[in-house]
This record gives sequence, C-alpha cells and structure tokens, in this order.
Amino acid sequence: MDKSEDKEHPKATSAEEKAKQHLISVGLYGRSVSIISNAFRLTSIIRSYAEKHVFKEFNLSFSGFVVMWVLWVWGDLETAKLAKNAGIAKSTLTGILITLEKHGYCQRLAHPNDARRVVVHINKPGEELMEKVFSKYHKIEDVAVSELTSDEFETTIDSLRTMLHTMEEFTNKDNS
Amino acid sequence: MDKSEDKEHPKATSAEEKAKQHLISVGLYGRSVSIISNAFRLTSIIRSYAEKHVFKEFNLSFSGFVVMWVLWVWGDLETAKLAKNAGIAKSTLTGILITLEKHGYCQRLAHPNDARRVVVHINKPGEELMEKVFSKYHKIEDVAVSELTSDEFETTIDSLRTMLHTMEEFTNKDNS
DNA sequence: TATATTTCGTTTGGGTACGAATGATTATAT
DNA sequence: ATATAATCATTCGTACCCAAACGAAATATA
Repeated sequence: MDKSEDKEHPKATSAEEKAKQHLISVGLYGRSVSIISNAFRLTSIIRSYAEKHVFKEFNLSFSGFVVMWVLWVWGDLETAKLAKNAGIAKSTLTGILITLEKHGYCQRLAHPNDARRVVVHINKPGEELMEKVFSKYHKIEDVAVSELTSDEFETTIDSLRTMLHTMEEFTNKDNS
Repeated sequence: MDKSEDKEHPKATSAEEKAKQHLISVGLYGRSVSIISNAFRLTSIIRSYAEKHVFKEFNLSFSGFVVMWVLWVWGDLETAKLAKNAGIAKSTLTGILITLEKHGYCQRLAHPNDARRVVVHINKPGEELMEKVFSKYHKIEDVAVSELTSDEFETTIDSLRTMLHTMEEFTNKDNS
C-alpha cells in the first residue's frame, strides 16, 4: 500500500463534475453529494461485478449471498432477525429461502416452543459454499482498496463506521 | 464539523465484530472487509430510508429517482446511455420509463435520424419534481456525513473516488 | 374458558432487475 | 438490388423487493 503523503487527489469523474455543475446552477449543491453518491456508485459496481463473476456460478443472487453470509456468521437465526440483519423485508426473505433451500444451502426448522416461528439453519453444503464464495468475493474487496494509502484506508474505515452509526441512530428515532 | 484531532475511533458494530471473529476462525479475514461491507450497509440504510421518507410520496422507486437524476443532470439521453449512467440494464429501463411516463415525469421521443433509437426527455413536471425530491434527499446525505471531522470528510471523498476509479478500471479490463 | 389482541411467517399485487430471445431498422456485402 | 449482418428497444421468463393483507398460533383480557 502506498504511503506517500503528497499523493495526488483523485479527479472527480465527469459524471460527478457534471452533477456538481448542475446542482450549483439550481442552487442545491452541497459537499455531501460527492461522498454519498460515490459510495452508491462504488457499491453498485462491486455488486454487479460480484454477481456476474462470483455469485452466478453458484446460483446465488446478491441478496442470497448476504442471507447466507449472515447465517454463516451468526449461526441459526429466526426469519425476522435474519431479514433484519440481511437488510431485506421479511416477505422478501421468504422467496430467497425457497431458492436457497432448493439448492440445499440452508433449511427451515420448526421452532421448539412456538409453532409460529421458523428457525433457519445453514447446511454443510452452505458452509462449504460460503468458504469458496467468500474467498472469491473478498478478492474483489481487496482490489477495490488496493490503491488507498494507509492513511486513507484507516480514515475511511473510521468514516464509514461513523456514518453508519449516525444513520442507524437517525433511522431508529422515528421507529419509536 | 468537529475538528479535534484526538477524536475517538468509532467502535465497530456487533455485526462487524462478529463477522471478523468468524472470518478469523476460518482463516479468511482481511482488512478490506470492514470498508466494503460497511459501505454496503451505509448505502443500504440510506436507500431504504430515502425510499420510505422521500421517494414514496412522489411515486418514485430508487431506480426511478436515479434515472430522473441522470436526465436532470445530463439532459436528453438515448436509452442505452441512460441505462448505463443509471447503472441498470436496458431491459430494466424500459419498465422504469413506463412508470415514469405514466406520471408525466419524462417522455420518449423518436430519434431524428435512426428509427431504432429512442431519446428520453425530462418534462417540466419532472424538473419540478427533481428540485423538490433532491433537496429532501440531500438532507439525508447531510445527516450521514454530519459527524465526520473535516479531515475525515476530505480523506473519505478522495478514498471513494480512488476506489471507484480502481473498480472502473478493473471491471473494464475484461470487457475488452 | 371464551374472546380479543398481539405476534409470527407467508401470500398477494405492483414494480423492479437481469440475461436471452425477439422483432424492427439500419448498415454492409455480394 | 438483394441477401446478410449488425444494432437498436422491447418482450419474456425467472427472481427479487416491498407494503399490506392474511391466517395460524400464542398471549392477554374478561
């Protein structure tokens, strides 16, 4: 990783510059635009690349991967918590679980005490899948950060955690 | 914006810590995980909040917003370029344009020289929409970055641009 | 012990989302 | 000129995505 301190600032893309000029012209430009919209573009490009070059050969959608990832990390989970951790609606999870079960990656189990609830369990094929898929996916993450300096790397980790924490606090306020 | 240099590093969420411990246990932990997965979580939370609290009242999906945003910034655009700039497939754009046209936000026009092509034009209601929607949406962006120090802010802008540029180069290589 | 109320996962309906096949149009080759 | 190839947006089939409605089961109220 490059450690030089006089590294050039990366130029904004033409799309970013075009957007900025337009927003200035209508009096709506603010600096936060550059951060958030570039974060969206970055995650979008990583997602579509991973879908095409990693997930596809394992019959996984991006959300299917995220669901498996949560199960892999947390172990058995009820559907409500699984959906929340995966960032999708309960109703969406139902369909994704149908697909994942079809491939034998996980299975739904009856809750011992409550017949309404369902516990989702990752199967052995699912665990073996995740070891393969994650190590492939992780290489893309490594590429993405490969040009960052050490300082940029550490500062950006902190910034993303801070922004995440700010938004989690903010979005929890109107749920109460 | 806080400028103190001895600011506490934000703690990782329990999800991030749990994931890290699991990845260490299977020998797959790498530092880039923290950046990219937190970027995904951040954009996901901003997206769903904006969908619920901003876009919904204007009958806009997130992708509908992005399409309108591209039209607003770039002006008239052929469908292929519009889809590419919006980060969606051409076939997806067809459906989104049907929805947007239904609300009168934009319209398809015949290309003057080539009957195969279609030019998409933002209508006046669409422009008025974007001024209202964007200023509301932008407030969310401002909230997201509100706890960053000036240094974090500037460094993170650079980092995101660098990562975006790295991934654009990387993903263009296998298209050739 | 009936009967509301709450709390679950699932179904439903409308709208994305993609790649592949389609059909219409233009460009190129014979 | 006529056949072939290339290039468009759209349609198709499958999967995702959400909110709201649903039905089953657990809990609270009477």
